[in-house]
Amino acid sequence: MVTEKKERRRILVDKGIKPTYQRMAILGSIVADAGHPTIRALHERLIRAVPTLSKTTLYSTLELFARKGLVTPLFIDPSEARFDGFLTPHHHFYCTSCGRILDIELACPNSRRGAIHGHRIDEVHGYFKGVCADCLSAPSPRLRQHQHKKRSPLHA
Amino acid sequence: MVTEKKERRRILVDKGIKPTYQRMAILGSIVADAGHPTIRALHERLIRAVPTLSKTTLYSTLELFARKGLVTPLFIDPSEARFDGFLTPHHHFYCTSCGRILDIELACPNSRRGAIHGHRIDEVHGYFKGVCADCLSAPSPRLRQHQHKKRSPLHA
DNA sequence: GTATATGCAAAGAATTTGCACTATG
DNA sequence: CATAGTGCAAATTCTTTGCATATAC
Repeated sequence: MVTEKKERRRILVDKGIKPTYQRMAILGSIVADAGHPTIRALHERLIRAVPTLSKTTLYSTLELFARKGLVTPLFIDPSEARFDGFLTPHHHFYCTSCGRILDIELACPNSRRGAIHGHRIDEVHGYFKGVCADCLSAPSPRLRQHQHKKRSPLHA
Repeated sequence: MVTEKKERRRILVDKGIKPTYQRMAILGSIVADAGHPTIRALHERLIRAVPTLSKTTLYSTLELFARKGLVTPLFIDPSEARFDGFLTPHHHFYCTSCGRILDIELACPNSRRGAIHGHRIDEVHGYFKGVCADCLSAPSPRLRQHQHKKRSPLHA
């Protein structure tokens, strides 16, 4: 957990969120994780510290955090939602081989627009899809690092 | 159906795809639809012409088309996959009010990159999320055009 | 004719909902 | 104490799979 307990409490209260034990733990876990964790991954990690934590609470809490602007849900990996706690605007790279999502810092002239053709813009999402450097240099598919369980054809 | 039957057959054969009755119909429907239809929408429309068409066939056919580069699956609307048959590079706008996905033509310096930091780039996806001009100008939420059935909190 | 495609039904998995219980202020 | 949060289990929905039938060449 990167963030201090007191600071996490302050962050939540500032946003008008009641700082429960679970929410403190979830906030700590998500800001500490640069890997864009899934609900499943967060749950697996957090039940060690909060054994009763349910996925229901994770869903409702992350939805609340997203509504308050503390996290951004990513739907890049189409098989499950991922959450980004790093709020500076940035792009992403999705590796179709290992399933990881990497942050990409990139100059993008379209990141600051407030409107286009009269449509109000609230969020800008940019991501690249391909094969990451690690997987490209892996000697054989069987030895690929970070191999992920892809569940489906469409969800390449 | 915009495309001629013979041309559709040629497109499929050129890609090494066996031109079945169903695939011809699906191809015709998707290139004719600029609205990024979902599997559900395609099915509802196509069973009028092909009453026996199953969703299983739609899934497998669209996955095949995607693999052959005839369509691009979009996972912008997180509740279901959408398909884009318009293959010139472009961005998208997702309206969180009505759920429509609009095409956005935009100069983007990052659309042509082949690699970043050693990662091989196969696809570039850019989209904006917000409220479209139609919904913004609608007098009241109840009267909003194109209202969509949003199924969930996270899937705002 | 033979390999491939289709379609039905059932399985699988992520997400949402109902409701009783619990913790926060 | 009263309100709001939590967690279990059941329900929902998109997507995938197994297998028997039908179609393309």
